[in-house]
Amino acid sequence: MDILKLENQVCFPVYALSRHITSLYRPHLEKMGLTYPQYLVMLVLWEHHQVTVKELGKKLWLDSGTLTPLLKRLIENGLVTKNRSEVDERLVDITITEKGKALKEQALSLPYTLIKELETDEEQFLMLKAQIDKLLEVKESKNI
Amino acid sequence: MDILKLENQVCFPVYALSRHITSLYRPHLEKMGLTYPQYLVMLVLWEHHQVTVKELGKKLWLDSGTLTPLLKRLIENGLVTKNRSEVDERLVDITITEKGKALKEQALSLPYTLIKELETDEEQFLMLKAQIDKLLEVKESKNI
DNA sequence: TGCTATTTAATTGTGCACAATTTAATTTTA
DNA sequence: TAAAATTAAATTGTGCACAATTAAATAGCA
Repeated sequence: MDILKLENQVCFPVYALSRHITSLYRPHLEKMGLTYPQYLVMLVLWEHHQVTVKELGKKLWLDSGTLTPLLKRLIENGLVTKNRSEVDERLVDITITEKGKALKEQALSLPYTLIKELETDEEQFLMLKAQIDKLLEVKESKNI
Repeated sequence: MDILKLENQVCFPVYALSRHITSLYRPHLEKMGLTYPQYLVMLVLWEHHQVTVKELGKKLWLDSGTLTPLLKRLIENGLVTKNRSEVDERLVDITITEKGKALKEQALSLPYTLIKELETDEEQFLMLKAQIDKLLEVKESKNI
């Protein structure tokens, strides 16, 4: 087997699937005025209400070079606000606004829509998640 | 279960794994003067020697907006050449150079290195590939 | 044959990703 | 406690991705 043949690659399908999923999300997120990475930030904020940029970066594995301009756009759209932490002025708190909270309603159906559009089922999807999570555990454990 | 919790997402791990894999490739590819998407183009050319931009786009699921500037950089690095097809002048042929072919030697060990760095084994890796390929089949079938 | 529709790349503009550096705040330690 | 080290976010610069538009070539058809 030629290990350098594109069809024998494993990393390429992961890369292709990631972009494919993003493209399936795009038309739905567009209606909400969000990009996929912005949606991930909103997922965190729907769950936690307020987080620091550092915590966001840890959860999403993104650095300030990506997050700072992304958050700037969320602020411009009125979905979040930004304040230097009073406890530690190195930290920046990101807080969800009422407008940001309201978006959650529209997002609730998204996961089901995506499973349907990928023409898969929840069981297969969860198996895939388990396999990928296992691969990511190694990285996670090295990041503590 | 809160389907909008980050930890319950399936699409996020795919996105995270894709970026993680790219970051594992990066230091190795850097020695070869390649980025990960450029490496994918080289994979195709190591296999096929000459392809059109259209064929590249179909294989890698990328459009000319991505490929044109990427190929420009491969040309500048002397790895490929570019010529309008004589048969159909809408098409552009990309041909690998001797310098480009020579790079293949350095790339041969990459897949094994990656499996090792992901701390997984070939069997688990192939299972993951099978699952992802299945999800991508749907898209593939719609693209014919 | 000539006109219309389609196809292919290139171009333009927006938004990530991420390396490397900078600035400011806090922690550690001599 | 003052200097050095570390940490967090912002900044700068490069390279994807991709939507939308443009320009040129070819195909299809009346």
